[in-house]
Amino acid sequence: MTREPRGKRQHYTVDVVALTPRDNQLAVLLEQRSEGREKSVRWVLPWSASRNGEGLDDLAQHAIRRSVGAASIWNTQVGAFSEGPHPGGSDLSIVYVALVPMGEATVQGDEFQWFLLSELPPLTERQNQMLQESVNAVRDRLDLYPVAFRLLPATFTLSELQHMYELLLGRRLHKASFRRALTAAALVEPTDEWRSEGRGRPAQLFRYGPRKRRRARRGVRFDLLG
Amino acid sequence: MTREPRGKRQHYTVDVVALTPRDNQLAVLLEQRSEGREKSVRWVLPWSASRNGEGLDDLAQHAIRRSVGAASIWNTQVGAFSEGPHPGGSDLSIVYVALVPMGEATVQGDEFQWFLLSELPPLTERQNQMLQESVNAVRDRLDLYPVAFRLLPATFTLSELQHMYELLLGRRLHKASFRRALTAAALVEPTDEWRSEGRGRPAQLFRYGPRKRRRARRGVRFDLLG
DNA sequence: GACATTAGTCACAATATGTGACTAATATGC
DNA sequence: GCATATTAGTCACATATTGTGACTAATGTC
Repeated sequence: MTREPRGKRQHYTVDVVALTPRDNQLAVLLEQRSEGREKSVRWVLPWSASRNGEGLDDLAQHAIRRSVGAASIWNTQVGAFSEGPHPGGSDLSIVYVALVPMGEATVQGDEFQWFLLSELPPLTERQNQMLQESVNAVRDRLDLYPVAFRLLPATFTLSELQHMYELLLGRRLHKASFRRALTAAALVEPTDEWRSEGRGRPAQLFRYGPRKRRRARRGVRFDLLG
Repeated sequence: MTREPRGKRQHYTVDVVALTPRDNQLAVLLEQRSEGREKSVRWVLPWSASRNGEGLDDLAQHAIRRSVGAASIWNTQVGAFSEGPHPGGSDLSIVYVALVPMGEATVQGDEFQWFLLSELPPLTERQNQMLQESVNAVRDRLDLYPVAFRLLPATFTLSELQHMYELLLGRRLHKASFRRALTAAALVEPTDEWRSEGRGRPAQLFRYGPRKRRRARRGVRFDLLG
């Protein structure tokens, strides 16, 4: 449907890196495309070719809806990539990363499939770069944008939230510290629901609800500089 | 020189937002271009039109060398912008922000001029957006990339460094806290030079020299979430 | 009912940050 | 020379934040 006629030269494409948590790590959505005349199949990042007069955000929306299926998926631009070949032959890829909540990671047909980042099929150099930079972007923006909340369902337990942060940060967090910082920022509000997950004490469900945005004005952090 | 023939349709351009400190704020480099047949002149962000087989970073380098004059200017991609018209008629602008050290803000000819951000000439909507996002990007990445150091000469006093941070953050910092954090991170190394700037005690000159990169592993910060 | 398991909280220690006051070294004015 | 202004640099202490283990709570399993 978004496939362009072979003869027309493409200017650029909007490529989407859709991520979702799975098996305690991240998974990315890939699409199977036939190369040439059924010569071979390969997995590629879903993309939308540039069309006249359509903005980048709209093109990203198209690609997300076509591949993930859902409409209200949080996404943001990562950047533009020109190095290496693109499977669709585009000179330039504008990359958007989309965060698909846990449990909503459906598949829009046999040609789409989620792959754990640790079990990727071979990709072209540009695709690998785009994927890598998208994951980096998500991790770098972790405490600037609510990315962890976009990877969780609407309601979640605090343990689930902590596990998500641990997944994204790649390190363990201490329960008491985590919760103290969380309540200090007034970022989540409790619901009156509880979830009993097998054994152990039931956990209260929370939802993401930024109350007051009182941006902290602390000193400069030099310790993060690369 | 980088001007494209009128008949040829441009795919995309690489637009450069060159910033330098001036008068205790930031200034951006603009270029004066004649519209059509001398109909009018307008100030625009310098750009390079896409050429066959040239990567984005190379195009950014061209634009920087052509406008700022220096070659080793730190720069990074900000993103892609498609909304609103571009003075060169490009569908898509890939924006790079370049940081020009204080004192090296030369001009490459009469058509180039530095403008304080508070005294900008009228720009198109897309250009305003690109400029705004570039400044935001610089400020957001302040404690992830050494942007303050790229806006200073190779050697500088600690007071100058603090003033640069204050300029970028838009708020005052306490001297003792600032220096304590700085030495704790071992980010600068003293030279054996001192600068006597009129009255007052002479200040020791330092250079940026990241010794050990021991990334701090502190708790999660929820207080910055938007 | 003993035990394992997960949720949630607490108190204290360790560390980091905010702050004013201090000393040091220069220029200026008299 | 000498008092004073000005900027650099440091210190000590108060306050705030974070790290941590141990605690209580609520459930399921045996």
